[in-house]
Amino acid sequence: MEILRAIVEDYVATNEPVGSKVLAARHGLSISPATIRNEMAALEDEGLIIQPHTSAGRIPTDLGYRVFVDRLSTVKPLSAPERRAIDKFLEGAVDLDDVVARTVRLLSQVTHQVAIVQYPSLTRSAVRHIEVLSLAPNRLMLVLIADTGRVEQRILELPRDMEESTLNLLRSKLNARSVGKKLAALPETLKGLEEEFTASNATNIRQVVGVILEMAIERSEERVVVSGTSNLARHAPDFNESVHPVLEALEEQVVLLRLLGEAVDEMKVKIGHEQENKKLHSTSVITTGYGPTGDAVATLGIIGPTRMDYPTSMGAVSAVARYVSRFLQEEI
Amino acid sequence: MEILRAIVEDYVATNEPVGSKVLAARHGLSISPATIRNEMAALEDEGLIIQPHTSAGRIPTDLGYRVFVDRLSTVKPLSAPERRAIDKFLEGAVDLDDVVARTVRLLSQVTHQVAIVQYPSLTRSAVRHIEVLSLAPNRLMLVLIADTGRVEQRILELPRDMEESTLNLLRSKLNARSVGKKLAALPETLKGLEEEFTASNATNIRQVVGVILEMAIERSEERVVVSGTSNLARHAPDFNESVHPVLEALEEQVVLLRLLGEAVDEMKVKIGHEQENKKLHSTSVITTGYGPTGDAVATLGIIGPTRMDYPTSMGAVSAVARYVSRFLQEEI
DNA sequence: ATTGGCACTCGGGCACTGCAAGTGCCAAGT
DNA sequence: ACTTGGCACTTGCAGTGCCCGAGTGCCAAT
Repeated sequence: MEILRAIVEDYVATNEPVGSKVLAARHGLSISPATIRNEMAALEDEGLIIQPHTSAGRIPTDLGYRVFVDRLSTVKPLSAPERRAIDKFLEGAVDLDDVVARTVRLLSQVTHQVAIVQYPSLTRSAVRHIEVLSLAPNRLMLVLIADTGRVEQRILELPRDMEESTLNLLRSKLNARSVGKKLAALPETLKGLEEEFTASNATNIRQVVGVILEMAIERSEERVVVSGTSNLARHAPDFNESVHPVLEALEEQVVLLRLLGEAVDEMKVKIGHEQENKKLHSTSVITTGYGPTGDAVATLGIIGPTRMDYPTSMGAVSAVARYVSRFLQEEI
Repeated sequence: MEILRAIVEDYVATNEPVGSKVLAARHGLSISPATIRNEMAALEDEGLIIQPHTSAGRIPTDLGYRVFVDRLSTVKPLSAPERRAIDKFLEGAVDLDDVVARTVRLLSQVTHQVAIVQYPSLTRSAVRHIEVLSLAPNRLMLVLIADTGRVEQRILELPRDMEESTLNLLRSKLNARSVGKKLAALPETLKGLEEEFTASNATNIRQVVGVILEMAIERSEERVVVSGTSNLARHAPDFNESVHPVLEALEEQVVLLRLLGEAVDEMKVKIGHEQENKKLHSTSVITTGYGPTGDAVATLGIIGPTRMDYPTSMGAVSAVARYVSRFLQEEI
């Protein structure tokens, strides 16, 4: 195991297959190259390392990295200046868009990898306010404001005109019922609302409720922001063929969302072929949940070559998630 | 000139330096290779073409492309199916974010290049509604809705608590003054608003007005969306060194904004070294203005290798700009 | 279990060669 | 004055053969 760690660390640092001699020399292992060779043969039998060609050193396999991450490494905390930089970077954010934009940029700069940040999920957050504006007698604008600071808005064509008084009633009833409730609970919360209005208004109200539910659910967890793709090019030789498939994958929202997965608190690492998406077989992904309440309502993370400095990267991801969570809690 | 056109077209199609023989064979020129050689020598003297090494064919220089674009080519219109596809693609858009997102995606798919779209400028659009919400006695949320469908929102900490009645008064006065006015006119429009309130509220009101002006002006023309970066990798061999500097440049908002420049109606083409930014010396940019009123309020365009099919790309850029302008006019 | 020794393998760098593509120039033809 | 065919020349590139070094596996000894 000690040898596996040394191989991973050396290979990550040098990007060259590591042989028994240099391993004995460079690391403080007080054993001879021959012993290392024997152990290496064993590690290779277990599928943790391979040699790219017969007369070359060994490099870790995906499985090797897996073992390294699970059992041989500890997350490396950020340095004090780095932590200060994070604080500074987030400080000036003016709204949620801005926070997310700054976070993704920050994360890619700190890790020198591609950063991915999901917008805080609406369904797990709660309603702060629903605003109903009349643009014309038969045109409404609905604005849904969540306690994460996120705003959804939609314009709506009504089947028949709506009077000012009805509109006001609707606004107050909507807010009375839903403010403070989870977005996920909205279908339940708004059920039967039209019965509190006159029959002539019922279809209008149903329409409005329908749109609100759409805003709450359908477009919710949909938005993902990516930054630092130029880092891919810097690591280009690490990718089997070219960076093309990876860039392609990063452009598909669906892929990104699947990548980030369900928002959970603990940090997740997916290495190479552990990924379902074939285009990402030469990459690793580190993700973790974040959210203003301490519970994870969204996910952020990085994607880079499998040959990556896992301890440092994991430290950075976790630190950024912590800082942005705290920032969201305080500021929004 | 006929020969220069043939060289450009052939080189764009094959990505191989074009020699005198193939040129005589592939194109319908009824002249011998020897004549072409003589002419080529002349073109080279004028700096329109070069040979990468002594025993190779010729390729166009930036200047060669320039002449080709200015004098030898006509913009190639899209095919009918392509036009239908554009319509279809834009059809389902629900709000401005969505329109912009779809447009940039569309443009990158049609041209197979990197697409860049700037958000329609706020300062030229008008106020549809300003909403003021109380989150706590000393915390407000301001929402500014423009007639382009764009929404800006900001949370604001007040120096002292504000009463419900003051809030309502503020809301109605704000809207009475500003609805329908151009965002650019807001500083004028809201001037002296605090004088209509009691002295104890004046600082609060000033604060609110300040934030609204910020929302209207500072962040306005700032947002740019990029799509199709994977196309860079597809054209990778075209770029002098690697795609890295180009990707880097594309990540800097400032660079992108300078690239798009002032929104003007006519189409602009910048080829290779005509660009100020060194990182983009191996790329060409095609931009054009667009906007709901017919006047250009923002710019969109593509960026790709200098070796690009200019007539087709220019056709696509111009068509997409026309379609999205019309769509904005009708729908929003 | 560890170590030194040794024979073996194989990829990469280097020099060399031949080939094909393309040019420039010249002299002859229209 | 322009065009054309011919020819000698250049040069990158692919293919070949060769050597070297890094690294291995295995064995016998400690």
